[in-house]
Amino acid sequence: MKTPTKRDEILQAALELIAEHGFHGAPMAMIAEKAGVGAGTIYRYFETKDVLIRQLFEELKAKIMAALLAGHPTGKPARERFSHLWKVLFRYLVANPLHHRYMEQYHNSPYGVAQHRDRLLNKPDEQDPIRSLFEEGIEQQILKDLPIMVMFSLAFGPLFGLIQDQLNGFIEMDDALIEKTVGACWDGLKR
Amino acid sequence: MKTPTKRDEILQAALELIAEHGFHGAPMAMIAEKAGVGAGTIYRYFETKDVLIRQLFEELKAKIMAALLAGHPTGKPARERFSHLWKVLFRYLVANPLHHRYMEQYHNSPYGVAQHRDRLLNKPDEQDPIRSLFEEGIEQQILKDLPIMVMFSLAFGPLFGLIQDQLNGFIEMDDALIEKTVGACWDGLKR
DNA sequence: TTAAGCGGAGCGAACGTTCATTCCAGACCT
DNA sequence: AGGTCTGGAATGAACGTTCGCTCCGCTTAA
Repeated sequence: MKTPTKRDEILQAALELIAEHGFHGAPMAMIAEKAGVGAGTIYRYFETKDVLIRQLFEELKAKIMAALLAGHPTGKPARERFSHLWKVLFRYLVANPLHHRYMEQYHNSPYGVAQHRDRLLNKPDEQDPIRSLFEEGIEQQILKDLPIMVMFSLAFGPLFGLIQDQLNGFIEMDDALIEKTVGACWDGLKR
Repeated sequence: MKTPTKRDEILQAALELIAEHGFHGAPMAMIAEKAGVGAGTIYRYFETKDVLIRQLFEELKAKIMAALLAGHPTGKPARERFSHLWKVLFRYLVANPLHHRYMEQYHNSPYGVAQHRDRLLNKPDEQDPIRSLFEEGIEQQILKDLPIMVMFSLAFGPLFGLIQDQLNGFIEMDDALIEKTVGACWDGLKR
């Protein structure tokens, strides 16, 4: 890691402020101050606040996807791949609470719906290990025959809720409990 | 239903605007206009915008809890009670999309965290059919022995995700699919 | 080798807009 | 009449964005 560029400093400051205080608790002036740049400088890198928010989302999404893909046991049984994906995602979000909180904020907002709509109606993301896991599993009759979207909610709905609880300090998920929880999610999915 | 009081009109207008456009897309002036009252009138009923937002949350929470309690098959087997709770909640939120969207907004916001913290640290809500269902089920070894909070996420995490998808028009959950999905959630929970 | 010129990055005061909240003149009861 | 309630203009604070200036590294000319 070299010295971050000003663009990076701005994105990082925006991430911290928005994740912690919401879109409205993060005025451009405050982002600028935290990033150590002038207010006008932000506009050299991002046309508007909206663009800044959207680009930050794209960067975080890419990082998360990279984490999911790294070390993915392609070719191994579905159960094992599922367990890996779930645990990697869980650990990533716990290790990067700001990422989680930002994504969460983004999702419940005008931005999020358009985003989600595009994700579904456009090409199905060539490299999506989750989707292909579900499709294979259904085809091989390992998994229940439910719409992909239902499968996704069954598998990861609990995850997002638990991340939130853990970040808020309401529960401490150790490795054993994570393992049991992955198992429970799988029980919901499997035929 | 009598003619609604001004207070009710204000709450209803706030619900519609906030659910649809977020906290920031719902200026007091707009709420006043939609409610058919003067801007100043709102302040006769609610000290600040924050108070209005919080009281609206409390009202919605009470309505949802009432729906959960109505017709609840107390004394029937855990599996049946679970199915009832899940379906009632699902149908309620689909039938009242504004309620769902408002609650969702509220939860991911400074308000939400404090709320959640209180809910846990204070008294456990004497009349909570969900919590008691889980506690009994675990004791009778019908359910997996997991923390209540994990049980809750396993059971209702998928529900909230699916509601969102349904409200956004990404999926259409008919009765058969709802039934299958409740079954899948139960499979995750049961021992 | 130096000096002048150039251009783009950076800054932050200033602008116009939007918002929550206040205030008070009138309307509406009793 | 006296008291309470109502509406919406007025207020002041906060925000996103703009703009003209400064600064600095590089090129060019002598």
